[in-house]
Amino acid sequence: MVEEDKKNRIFKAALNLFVEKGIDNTSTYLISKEAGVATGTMYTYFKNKVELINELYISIKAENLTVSLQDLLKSSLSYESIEKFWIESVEWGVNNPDKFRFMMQFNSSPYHTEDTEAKFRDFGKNMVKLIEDGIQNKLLKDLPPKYIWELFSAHFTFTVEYIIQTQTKERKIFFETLLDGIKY
Amino acid sequence: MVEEDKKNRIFKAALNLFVEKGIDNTSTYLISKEAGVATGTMYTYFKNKVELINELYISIKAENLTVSLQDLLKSSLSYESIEKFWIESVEWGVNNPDKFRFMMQFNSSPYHTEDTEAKFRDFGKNMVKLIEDGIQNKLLKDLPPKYIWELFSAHFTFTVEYIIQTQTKERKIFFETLLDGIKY
Amino acid sequence: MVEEDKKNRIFKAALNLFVEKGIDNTSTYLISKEAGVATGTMYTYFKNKVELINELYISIKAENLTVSLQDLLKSSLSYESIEKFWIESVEWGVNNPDKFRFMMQFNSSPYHTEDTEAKFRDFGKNMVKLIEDGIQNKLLKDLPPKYIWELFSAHFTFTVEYIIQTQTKERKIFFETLLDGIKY
Amino acid sequence: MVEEDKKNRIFKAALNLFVEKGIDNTSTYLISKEAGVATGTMYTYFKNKVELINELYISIKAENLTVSLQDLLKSSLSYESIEKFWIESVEWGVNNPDKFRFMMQFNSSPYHTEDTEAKFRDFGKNMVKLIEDGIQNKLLKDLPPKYIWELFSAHFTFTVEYIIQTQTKERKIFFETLLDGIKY
DNA sequence: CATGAATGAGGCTTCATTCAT
DNA sequence: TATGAATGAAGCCTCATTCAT
Repeated sequence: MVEEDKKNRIFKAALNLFVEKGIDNTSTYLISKEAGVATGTMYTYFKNKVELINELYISIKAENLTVSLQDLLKSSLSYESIEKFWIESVEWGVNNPDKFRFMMQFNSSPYHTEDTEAKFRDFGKNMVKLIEDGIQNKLLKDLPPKYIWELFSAHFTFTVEYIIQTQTKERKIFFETLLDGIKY
Repeated sequence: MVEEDKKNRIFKAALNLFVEKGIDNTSTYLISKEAGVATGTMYTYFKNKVELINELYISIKAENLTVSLQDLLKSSLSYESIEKFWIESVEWGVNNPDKFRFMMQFNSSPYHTEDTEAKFRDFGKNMVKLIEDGIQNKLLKDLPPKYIWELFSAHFTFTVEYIIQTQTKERKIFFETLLDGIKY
Repeated sequence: MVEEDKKNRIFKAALNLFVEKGIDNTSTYLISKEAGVATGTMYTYFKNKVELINELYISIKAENLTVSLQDLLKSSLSYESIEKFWIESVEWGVNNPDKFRFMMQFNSSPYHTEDTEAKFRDFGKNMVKLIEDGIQNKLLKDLPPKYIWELFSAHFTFTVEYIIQTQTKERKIFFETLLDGIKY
Repeated sequence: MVEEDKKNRIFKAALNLFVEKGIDNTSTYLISKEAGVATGTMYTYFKNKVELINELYISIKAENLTVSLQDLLKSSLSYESIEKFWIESVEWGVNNPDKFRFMMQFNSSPYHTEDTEAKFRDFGKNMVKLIEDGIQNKLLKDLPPKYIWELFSAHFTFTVEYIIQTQTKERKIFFETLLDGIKY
């Protein structure tokens, strides 16, 4: 009778500690203690620390994408749908600062392998396609679609961090620094 | 000359290894070996590993700023001077990918303390002041100056990474995604 | 029938793995998996791993002795009866290389306690008595009977290993290197 | 300034403990403690535990061979030279019971790889050649030379163990059980 | 009897740092 | 200054064993 709960407790403990102390400065012992399980228990749920880190990332990124993605892919692209997507994404980040920051940390860590990112390949491709359409329809500047997509991501990331730190309620004016930069 | 060399050899070895394997996966032993010095020698130049990391960061960031800063602070703010600054910064990053990437890695690491960042506080303040002027002179949108400054940094960072990866020769069109986003 | 089977499946799994990977490199988990039972199940049949090892040894050694012993103890000692015993023993080893090798491994392991060996004390005593008779009857050299018995064992052991490795069909010429060494 | 002494202390501690408790039941911590060094020190001298085990074996086996080998290979083969070699070998084993027993333990352990044994390949080949000569000169029975050589080894091994246990002073009569078994 | 998740002691190894030379 | 052998705390992980179901 697996306490599915336990895996979640490990996830939560790891997330807290990774954000607080950094991934490499968080020992498996500390994670176990924080999760209220024995050291060995972690290894019932994860093959090793690296796999825990990656599974944590994957689960968070999946959550992140699920939250704000549905609408965008269904509707046709418009400034409004882009804004909605951007704002929902930002809101998710602001409301989940630990998850957000862990993703950032993970992205610039050696744990961020092609292998893991491959799981989200399709999503990226879809975004690029959407952007290509936007360019053809003269919604967006004629730039490399991949550049636009990565600018979008970078702008999103930085804005979330800014909002978390300043606790500002503004959203729309920030979005416009992105949109004005890329719209046709 | 032969000997002052040693500190630099340690810096270079550390930089290479940090970028290649990550800071936490690089042992001081490995740095020493790569630098061609004894393990103990590192400790005549740096109090410990953390200090080496921070000094390396400081020296690189200083170089980065020095390169492109002079002109900007002297001239009055204009779209041209902003562009010049941005492009020179980007060029530095593209030409020094290891240094650039180490800075990124450092920024999202637990070694990135207030203490170290304080060394560049003045620079940031100057930039914010410049931006405030820009806002007053209706060159830039009326946004929090700190937001604009951090957007600038984020945009710069992401663009360098993009250029390194794609090896594109484009610059101006990328800059315009920034400028169009923030100009009045 | 279905269930008594389980103890045997554990025995077989353990035997295979012990020979393949060594006793200490075989975890109880692996044995369970290979036997197709749960980890806990092992402990309903054996008090612990050490006891499993010893019971396995005892069952194999008993089988080994049973096979070739009957005749020898009944007949009066002669070169022919010795040869028959030796050859039957060798044949058993050659046909049961895993069992044979596990016994060797067990003998030079810390699990090989007096306690376990005591179970076969009687057998050894009988052999020594037989040999004493052989010496008195001028069949065998006047050497310490225990020496002869242990030489017999060592010679048997080494020959089995040699035959397993070389796959030779020879038997008698090998036996003669033993008999010529000890006969009167 | 390497204390070459220290490597020897580790060797001796390991040897004692391996014989007393078995290789796999001896922790690196225990070896360090017994050797009077820090846990990490072992790793200055040996890459890991497996390498320590193998180097220990190699050094002991080399010593063993060196002791008794010189004469045999120089003189022409005769019953006397064989006897001399056998007795000197036995004497070495009896006088170095721990080294002897460690070699036995190593031989039937998973650490005994082809790789390590390859170091002594030449020696084995020389012995086989010598035996081939002995067969041609009708000193020895016409058996596979490798069989004779391995019988020699097994006989030697078992006899040393017997002498250690019984503390007997006999030698020659034991040798004769070997020689009578293989001489022409 | 059987299960297998959970336990936590203990094993091997790394590595930042020190210090005698 | 420079060296590098030595240190030992601390990290990751395994595994024999237990126990609630």
